[in-house]
Amino acid sequence: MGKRGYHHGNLKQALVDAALRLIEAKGPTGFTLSEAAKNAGVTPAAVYRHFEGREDLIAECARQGHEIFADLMDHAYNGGKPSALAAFEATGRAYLAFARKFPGHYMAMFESGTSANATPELAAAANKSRDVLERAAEALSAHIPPEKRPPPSMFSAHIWAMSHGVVELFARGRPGANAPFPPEDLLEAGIGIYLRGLGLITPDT
Amino acid sequence: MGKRGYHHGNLKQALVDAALRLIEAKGPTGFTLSEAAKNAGVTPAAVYRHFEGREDLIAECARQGHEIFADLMDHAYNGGKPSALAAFEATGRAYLAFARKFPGHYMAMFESGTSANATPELAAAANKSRDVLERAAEALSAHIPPEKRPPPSMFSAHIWAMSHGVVELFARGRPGANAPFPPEDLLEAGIGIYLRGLGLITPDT
DNA sequence: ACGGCGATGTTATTCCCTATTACATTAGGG
DNA sequence: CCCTAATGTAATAGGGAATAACATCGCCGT
Repeated sequence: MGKRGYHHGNLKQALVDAALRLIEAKGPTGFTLSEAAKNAGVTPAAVYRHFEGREDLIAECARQGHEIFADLMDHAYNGGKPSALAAFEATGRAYLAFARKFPGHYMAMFESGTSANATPELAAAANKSRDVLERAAEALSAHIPPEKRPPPSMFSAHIWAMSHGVVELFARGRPGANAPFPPEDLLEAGIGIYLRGLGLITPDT
Repeated sequence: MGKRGYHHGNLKQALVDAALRLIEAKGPTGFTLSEAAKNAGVTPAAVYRHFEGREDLIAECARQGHEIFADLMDHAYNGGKPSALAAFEATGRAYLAFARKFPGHYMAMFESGTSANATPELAAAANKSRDVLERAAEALSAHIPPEKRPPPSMFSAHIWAMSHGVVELFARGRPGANAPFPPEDLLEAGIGIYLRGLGLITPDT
């Protein structure tokens, strides 16, 4: 299934896949275009037939990540079934599951240092995944007592921020030492407390 | 006040300062050791008399950032005066203020791709700043109704995660487009909702 | 004073990465 | 069947990281 001759046949995606493996293994900074090309079995110059350069290759990785991301979150949301709250919490868990299952994509999306506006395609994909979360927040928003209801976009921003913060700080080896709690538990508890603050969870416990 | 001759006099800190300016201007990936050396008025090789290499220079920038960070947060906490809650909220605001006022340091600390364990000194400084936040959480923890009181380290982790998430996603140009809200407002509202979920803020509004 | 030693900075070099240009090969449509 | 556009290669320029050998200077003891 390697290259059958002079032409590779599907080099563009092969380069993306190689880049994702390298990013996952050595971080977005350690990743080099040359090594990705070598892993795909071509010379570095061949990359420029499919991408404008290193940044553009990373941007494509990020774009594909956003597509997967949006799909996963949308599937987890499941149209708001069985309840707006349950669907929302499933969406939150899907966030972390994505970061765990697609670390290369996640790093390309959020840790590569490339702007989300690097390419129009990337910007569109990023908007898509943001909208999924925002729609989920909007649906849940109807259940919030009006006097403590923030705008849905702020609501979803809070959830996204906490999710991203948990991933960055505690789902890798970033701060002082290691995570004091499993990131999944940390995030679930945090979102639970936040939702209680919105009056969405009754103080039953 | 430049170098007075063959010897610079204070090259190590001059290199750190140059690196911080460059990181702020072009991001941690765009930063190069050579350019920092040039900005400091020396040749690239001189850097290796003071740092083991590029990574080590960034680590020192991050370390100094953590020192400033811990001091700022500790000052904002102000020993828990006038109240545990007010002091805690001031600490949260100090987080964002630090990110705004010392972007180069913040990027070196959290966006450079270097591990917090790159050097022992960096790890120690990172622990220091983490402990400040954790102590503030611990003091506030006493005011939380016991049945909904999480461990203080989880409590502080939530606040840190949301703060960091807001900085990364909304205090720069990262996701879809631009921030829908001023990051300060976004974070303050988010922390407010979270603290309400903990029963620390009465539902007066 | 002064001689030497350790610290600090430079020059020269090697290796690798990005990016560009000119050239080679191949697939597929008229 | 060939001709052209797409795709890959070779060669090269430019720059950064890192190292080694060399140069200069501050400082110490005497």
